[in-house]
Amino acid sequence: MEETRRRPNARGKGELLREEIVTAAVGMLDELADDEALSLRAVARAVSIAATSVYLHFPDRDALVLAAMRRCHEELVAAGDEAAAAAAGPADALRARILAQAAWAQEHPGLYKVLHESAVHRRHGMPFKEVMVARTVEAVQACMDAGVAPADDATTVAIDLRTAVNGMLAQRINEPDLPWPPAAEQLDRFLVKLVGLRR
Amino acid sequence: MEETRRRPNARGKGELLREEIVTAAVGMLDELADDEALSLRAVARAVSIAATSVYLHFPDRDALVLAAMRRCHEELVAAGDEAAAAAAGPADALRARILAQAAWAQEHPGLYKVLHESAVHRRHGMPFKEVMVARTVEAVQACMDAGVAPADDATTVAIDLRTAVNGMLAQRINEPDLPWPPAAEQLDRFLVKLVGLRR
DNA sequence: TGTACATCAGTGAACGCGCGTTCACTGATGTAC
DNA sequence: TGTACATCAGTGAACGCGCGTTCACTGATGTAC
Repeated sequence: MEETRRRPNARGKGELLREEIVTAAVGMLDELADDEALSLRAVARAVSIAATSVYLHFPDRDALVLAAMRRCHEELVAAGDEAAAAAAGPADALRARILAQAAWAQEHPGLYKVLHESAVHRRHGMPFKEVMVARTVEAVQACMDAGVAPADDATTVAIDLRTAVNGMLAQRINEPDLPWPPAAEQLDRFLVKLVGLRR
Repeated sequence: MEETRRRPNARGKGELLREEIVTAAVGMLDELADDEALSLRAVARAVSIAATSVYLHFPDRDALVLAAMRRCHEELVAAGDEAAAAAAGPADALRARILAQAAWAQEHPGLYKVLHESAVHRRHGMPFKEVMVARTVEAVQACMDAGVAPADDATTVAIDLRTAVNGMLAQRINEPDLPWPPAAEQLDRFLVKLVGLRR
């Protein structure tokens, strides 16, 4: 047990603590899989600071949770972007993007739940999540433009695809005991049947 | 505010209170949309009994939540069965069953969330939910047997369908602000594209 | 160079609250003799 | 028919706990004069 008083960060470096707090909150949210279960005091204990110090950086508990979710969303988008950039052609890019998201979700099931199912989301919304939706629509549109998917309304197709993929990821997390087929195979069926990709 | 002591149920009718408690819990869970947020004391207040009286019927809080979920599951299965029974032919029966579940989910979004996403589920599992899964597999198999859907592994197809449908219902609840297409249309696309029904 | 002072980063005690659960109890009703 | 007693349905006080948030404070460091 640390009992020493924290050595304050240097002047102008107060933001370092903010990042430490967010990092701790992200880790705990992944384990808890429920934003309501995260207590500000528990986060403070994890970082070895006084509970009140959290208020130096966040106006209240919800703001802390939202900051953690914002970071998760950025990671998720970045993982998708990287995977897509490394792919050869738009069909592969779409598939790679979604597989990257699926891998992230399977590594961080608790965070995925908080990001998509949490009560904080209900109370405040998470407008920053629009970026991820937009990326999927663009990727589907690119497939249609390149002729590897039949021309259609890209937004509708993207929504159907995201719906199925989200269902696939969420259900694997929420019902781990059902006999799930391999994620990549299920995704490929969705890409063929819902988007019309040929593979 | 009721301040009078509750008039005890007649001898042998203690179970009546149990049903009242479950009913209150179901109603509150629908509003809370989160099993962790339901407090045993709040349920007791809603029924106008002492908090301790809940222990006459349930060993602990989790048992109460599970009893509430069991009742919801029964309702959901019954709604599907009734709709299917009124349908003409297996394709219509499958569609009607799922539309009935979708209607139930849209009427009781909070309960749907607790049923599928809750922490209680994580802690104890809800084995009674197998019934609903089995019903979907049977309905898909019936379509294949009647030749209205191409023969395939009914379990795999049913899992894909449930995945997509669950994603559709969950996302509508969790992201109400996205521009969702009408549920019946989206479902019909899934039935055509994933199960192979012709309509 | 010295010193008063502002600023920054962080603390500790205290608040009032609702929670799950335990315990010993109450009071009406049915039953054995 | 009367009465002692068991049983059933439900109560009320108390426990210890962790929570979010507030408030006035501390102590080091940089800056103006």
